[in-house]
Amino acid sequence: MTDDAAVREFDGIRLERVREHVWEIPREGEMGVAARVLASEELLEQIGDDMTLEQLRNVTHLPGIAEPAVCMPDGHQGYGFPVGGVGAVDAETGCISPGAIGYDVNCGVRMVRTNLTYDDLRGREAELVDALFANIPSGLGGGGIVETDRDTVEEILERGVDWALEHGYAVRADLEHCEDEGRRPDADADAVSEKAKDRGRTQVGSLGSGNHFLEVQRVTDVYRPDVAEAYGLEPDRIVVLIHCGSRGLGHQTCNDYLRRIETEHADLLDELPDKELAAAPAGSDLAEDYYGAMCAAINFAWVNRQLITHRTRRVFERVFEEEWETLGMDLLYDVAHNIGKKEVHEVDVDADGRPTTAAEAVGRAERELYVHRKGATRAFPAGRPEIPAAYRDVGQPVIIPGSMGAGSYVLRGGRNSMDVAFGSTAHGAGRTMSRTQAKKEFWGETVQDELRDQQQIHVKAQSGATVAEEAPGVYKDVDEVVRVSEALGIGDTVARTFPVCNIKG
DNA sequence: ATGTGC
Repeated sequence: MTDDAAVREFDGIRLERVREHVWEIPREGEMGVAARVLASEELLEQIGDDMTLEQLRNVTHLPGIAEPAVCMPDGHQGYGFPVGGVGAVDAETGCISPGAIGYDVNCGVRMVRTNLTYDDLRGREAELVDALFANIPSGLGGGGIVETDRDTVEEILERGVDWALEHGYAVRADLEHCEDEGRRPDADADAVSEKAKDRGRTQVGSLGSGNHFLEVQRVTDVYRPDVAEAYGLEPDRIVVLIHCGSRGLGHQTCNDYLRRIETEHADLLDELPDKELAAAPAGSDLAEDYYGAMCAAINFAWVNRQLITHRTRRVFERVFEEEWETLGMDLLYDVAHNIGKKEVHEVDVDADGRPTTAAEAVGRAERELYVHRKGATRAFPAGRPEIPAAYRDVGQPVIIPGSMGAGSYVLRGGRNSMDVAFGSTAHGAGRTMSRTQAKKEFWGETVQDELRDQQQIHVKAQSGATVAEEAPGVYKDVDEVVRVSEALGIGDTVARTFPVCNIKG
């Protein structure tokens, strides 16, 4: 029997079909382990179109990597490491790589629910989008909801959303509905450069630019009513999605450590197939410093999204003339999709108890790993202690934003996520063309007019160029990405939303 | 993503 669909090749990289939606680059040559792509045939064609597969293969060269390196269905090429990649690396004998987490540390999404229905909002979209745009800082450069000093930035870096709670920008329930309760205890503000802190000083509570946005949406579909009920979602309900990260502070931190790693660990760099994968060996001072600084930037991003939430509640109070508590504007969940974290996972191990390939393993054991998720979302299944108590029986909420002309999804962590993808699923639609190409194909104002006239979506942006760069047409089909997640059982669809108002840089 | 380069 021959099966033509069993093998695919892109630029000399061969993938074998393991089962539906699972493609493997078998270990060969210098690869430490095998790599896997989680995709339908259609999405695999898109993934094979740029450098993603080569980058994924390179990831398997990282010392201490556990099997397999994973590429999500929305994967595309990134700086050294695919956006949509998961690399789990032994935290004792392996390494940590800033490029495998991304420049925008703790880029992520949070969803705020409301008691409003679409009818409550119809006819007032322009008023709401103007009020949001006027009150929530966006675009490149400085200007945040609070302008603060160096010492306060340090407190934010160390304490995360706990700082926001103390200063009246959060309620306790906000912390409880955030990944890690909005605070990474491993944060080390001393490991963040003065330059990074200075950039952060004027950016606490700001959206930024690029694909970052705040979007008012309506729930259009509910697929798992029991889970949706636990999450407080019903058809026709209005929700708010906030997508942003750690701004210049996270970017500066990533850059600082990439430069230090290149000079202080040139030996490891020489062994890697791509300079952009630069990594600090586990246990080195630099690995510890980077982990502490990266965790601090994670906290900064959570405070950033919290302050935007606070201001959003104020705007809704003014527009709808009710208290935000009465409007039911509770945080549903906040989840990162660019993050590196020490987590314990069961992996194949050799006689010394270190991660190895399935073929060479003498057994399986729990190991502490640096799980690098870059454009990938934690998706822990029901029962895990890391999940907020209110959701523990149904699974962790996963939020997957689509483009501004398409739906977004709420999923819940699937029962297979731990076995298939180190407790992860996809993070979005994924680009299909460069920003430069997008600006040739689209004109911002035309995109805005069409969205408003054809789909009743009201978009307001600082820059027309940004709207062109983020036009719906430059993104993959988010429905297809989510379908693969569902089919693999790594993230199960709970509800779908559709845009009403969108503000962006 | 990003005071839109190293």
